[in-house]
Amino acid sequence: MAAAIELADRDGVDAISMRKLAQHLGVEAMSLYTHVRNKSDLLSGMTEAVISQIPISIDDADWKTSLRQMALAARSIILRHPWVPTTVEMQAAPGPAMLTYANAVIGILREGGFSVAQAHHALHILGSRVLGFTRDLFDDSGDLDPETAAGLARELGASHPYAVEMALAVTHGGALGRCDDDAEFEFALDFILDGLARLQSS
Amino acid sequence: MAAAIELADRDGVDAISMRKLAQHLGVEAMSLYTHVRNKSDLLSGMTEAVISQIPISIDDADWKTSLRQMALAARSIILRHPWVPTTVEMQAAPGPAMLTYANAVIGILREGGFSVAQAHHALHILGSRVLGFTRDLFDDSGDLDPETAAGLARELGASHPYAVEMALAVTHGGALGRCDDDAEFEFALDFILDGLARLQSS
DNA sequence: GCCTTACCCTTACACCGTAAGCCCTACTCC
DNA sequence: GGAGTAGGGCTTACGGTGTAAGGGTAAGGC
Repeated sequence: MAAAIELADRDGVDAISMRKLAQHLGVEAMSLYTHVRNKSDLLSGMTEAVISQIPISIDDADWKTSLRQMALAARSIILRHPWVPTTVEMQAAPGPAMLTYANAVIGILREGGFSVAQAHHALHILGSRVLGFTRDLFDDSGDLDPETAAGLARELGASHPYAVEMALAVTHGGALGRCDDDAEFEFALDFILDGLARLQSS
Repeated sequence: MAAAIELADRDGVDAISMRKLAQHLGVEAMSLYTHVRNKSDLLSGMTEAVISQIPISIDDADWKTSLRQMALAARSIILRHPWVPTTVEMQAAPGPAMLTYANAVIGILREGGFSVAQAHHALHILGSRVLGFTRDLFDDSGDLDPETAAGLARELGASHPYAVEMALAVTHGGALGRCDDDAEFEFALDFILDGLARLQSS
């Protein structure tokens, strides 16, 4: 299992095949089937192993700070295993580790004064983003050099002015500096947490 | 292309292979390569074809209602092609249709008075969820029958009380009725749009 | 000593994406 | 009308995949 995680970290999750993993372990492919039922069983095992590393905050702080630190912890772990979002999405039913994690999140909300219905909504909203299990749809943190940027701007500027404006602003050297993923994540997180606070108090 | 989309709608995107698609068209597998460079080229073509169906709202309504109706339109289309989120995530660079869509969203925000920086944040927040390109992390709309529900509750109740409480509430016959995906989506959408409005006015 | 259990191996099958190369049809241009 | 050409289709083949079936072998319990 650990070997599989290491291999996925290094070569990406697509590179994981029974034969490759077996070779990595100095073993034949079919031998893996004594420890694992399927390939999908293998993947879900890997996923669970990573998720179970996320620390469940148990100090009785504010629900908001608890949730915040949990989300950041989840993200920091997942950043070390970039393939996890992919495998999480492939799973049909949540495994024990995932369940424990979800239970902790719901628990923080309930103890923080949210009703079941509110917590349910909150879970859906936090859903993908805050729990950290999501890739950004638009990866705009790329650092394209000025000349290709200029070329793109000339090409697309007429048809997609707004997109180009933003892309240029985000590009290194643009008005906003380059897009900082961490800062962006925290911004979105606080955005949602503040919204939840308002939802609760209304 | 249309045939591929139809096949994916029916059998799921995993069922799409060059040979299957070719057979579906009464043709040999390799013939497809005259129309398509790769399999991933095929998939991105399918994705683009679907995304380009999303109507870009051009009436000059409120930014909020514009965004709202665009998101709902996107969702309604994607509900008819459940495999799209998967293929969108597989794409490295956004194609023209995706770019047009993003440009429209950014345009609505900018015209609505958002600064570039604000619009950038908003895009990240709207990101996966609102644009509709996301599967729910926890699919709790399943309708499990009472006895298995009771069994689960007994089994997990001790270790995951909060999760069980919510699951029971959401299950058919529970306090909340069954989880209505559409309502949940709209709730999250309005939640975010309201947050954006506040972000703008502050 | 024996038997169970746990691990590993070999072989084989059906399927996948796709590189290389050939063939035929249909259209264009003189 | 005849020639040239390009484009769609076909066949074959290669190296990869997940995994079903079945056989071997060493350690631990009686």
